[in-house]
Amino acid sequence: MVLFYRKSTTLNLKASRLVQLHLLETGMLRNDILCSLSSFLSCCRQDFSSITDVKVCFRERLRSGLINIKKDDAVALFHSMIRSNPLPTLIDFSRLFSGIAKTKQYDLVLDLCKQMELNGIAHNNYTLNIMINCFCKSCKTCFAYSVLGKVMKLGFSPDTTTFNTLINGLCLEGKVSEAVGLVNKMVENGCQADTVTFGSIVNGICKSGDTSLALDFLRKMEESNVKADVVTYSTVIDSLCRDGCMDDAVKLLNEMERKGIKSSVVTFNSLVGGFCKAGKWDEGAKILKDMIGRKIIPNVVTFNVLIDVCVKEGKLEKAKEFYEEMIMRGVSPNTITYNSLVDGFCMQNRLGEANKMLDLMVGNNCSPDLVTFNSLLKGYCKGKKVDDAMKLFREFPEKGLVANEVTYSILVQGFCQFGKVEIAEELFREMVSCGVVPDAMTYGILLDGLCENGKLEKALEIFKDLEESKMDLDVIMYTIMIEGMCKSGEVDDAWTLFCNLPLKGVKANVKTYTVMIWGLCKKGLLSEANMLLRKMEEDGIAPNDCTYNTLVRAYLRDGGDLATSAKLIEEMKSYGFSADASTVKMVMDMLSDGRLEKGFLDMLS
DNA sequence: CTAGGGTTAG
Repeated sequence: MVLFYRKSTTLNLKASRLVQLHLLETGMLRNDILCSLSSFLSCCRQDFSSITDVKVCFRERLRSGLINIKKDDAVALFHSMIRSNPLPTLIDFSRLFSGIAKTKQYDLVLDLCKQMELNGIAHNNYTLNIMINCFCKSCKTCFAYSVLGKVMKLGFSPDTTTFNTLINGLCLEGKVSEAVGLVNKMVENGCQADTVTFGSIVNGICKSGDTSLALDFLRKMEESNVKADVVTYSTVIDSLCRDGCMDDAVKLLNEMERKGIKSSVVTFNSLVGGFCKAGKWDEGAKILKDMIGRKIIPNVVTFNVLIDVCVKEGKLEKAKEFYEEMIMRGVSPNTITYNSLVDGFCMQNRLGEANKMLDLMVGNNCSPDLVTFNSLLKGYCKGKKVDDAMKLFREFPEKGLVANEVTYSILVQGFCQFGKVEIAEELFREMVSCGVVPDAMTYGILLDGLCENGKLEKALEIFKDLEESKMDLDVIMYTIMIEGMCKSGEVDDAWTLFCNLPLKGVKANVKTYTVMIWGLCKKGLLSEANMLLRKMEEDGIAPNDCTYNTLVRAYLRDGGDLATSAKLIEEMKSYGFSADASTVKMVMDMLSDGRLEKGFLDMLS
């Protein structure tokens, strides 16, 4: 290959390309390495080549694929194109822009588009569509609309792709009804809505969480002359898997196949993930086998799903086995793979191994990102090493990382749990002044931390502001406040808030009821707490093991009402729950100082 | 040369 390059006649370049293809097909060289190599050789050639050869150089690059092109490389390529004479065609620029867009560097694409214009090269419909797509993917549909304006002003006609891109952008932003409105506009403009149009909308509906509406839409699509394809089916199948409706998901898969639409690796990834997340490991393994049987090759996402499920279940050894298997099968791990593994070690307080995994990650050319470092911060906080966490956090700028609301949440939570609530508050202020917008979860963590550290007044103040703001407060936030009030001994206020939840349009869940039951018990109002247990059942909320254990311990405490606790334990066992560690410890303590008789322990098991 | 589906963190 090097020899062919050295004497770069057209024939030799063709020969070199054949060698490259051979290397790729035989798997002797990875595509990204090959790209770098041919780019290097091309550059060497430039030293003694004419301007025509420079043109061949970038054409060659654009054709040989820009897979995973890095920023510096892309910028250099762009500049070599701008400098060449005659100028490259807009098709060449489109190829470059779309290659960069595939790596999700949308800002870079938009920046280069601007530079292209400044160099006197005018857009066409294609490059403008790419710009619209970049704005849409960055959730800036308003700017995408202004590009649409430019399309019209320049005398181009927006085509189906232009509208589909915008419709998808609106759906990504959650503006599904606006997207549907644009479908009408599209038809008015003489463009046909197609499978992609409806696919985007079905996806938008799924993302809004309304799977049954998405199913209705799919049916309507089928009735009209727009046939749904594997992408649209997979979208709905994925939603069903997320909802845990695995039977319906499999039914839809079969229906799709009956219609002659072949499932893909994406379809199966959703199903494998769905079964494993539902704890149905056997079914997960079965579907994985089914997938391989259908000659659908598991890819990096398949393994990432499997690894992540194992990590979440605490099955780190099994996760590592899948990691080994993916490498054995020639599937390259990516940043997400390592992020799951790093997170797994952090969650189990195995920080040394987490850092070793980080080294392995870097060694395998996967760049750690904000998610990686956020996991490490969480690990340090969990391991009570808040100082190490802070040190790592302060290294973010030099690593080129910009902390987000997750980063601050982890730190705020860490410092609150460590009893250093002032530092947590300081961090919260820093977050706001850095322009990071706290969301409901960030506030929840702060309020919980304040309550936990005896700062109920402060928490109430913030909570009042939040209630008056536009932020959507959910049941979790109210539960945190009810718990905070109970912890601070303000059980009456907690009860008032609890009773007012329906007025605020918030539905209490099992955690809310359990927290309120705990508060009532704390105040010694045991029969009221017991009544609340009955009330929650009436309200259609099933008590869980935590609810029962809370009440059982309350009745046991102070040598209290042993008969009622025994009755509650029997009831709890009949629902398949058992005494938790705290309850068992309490019983053991009471046995040892004689407040309980031996028989009580037998009842627990 | 452009458009729709799957994986990670609080």
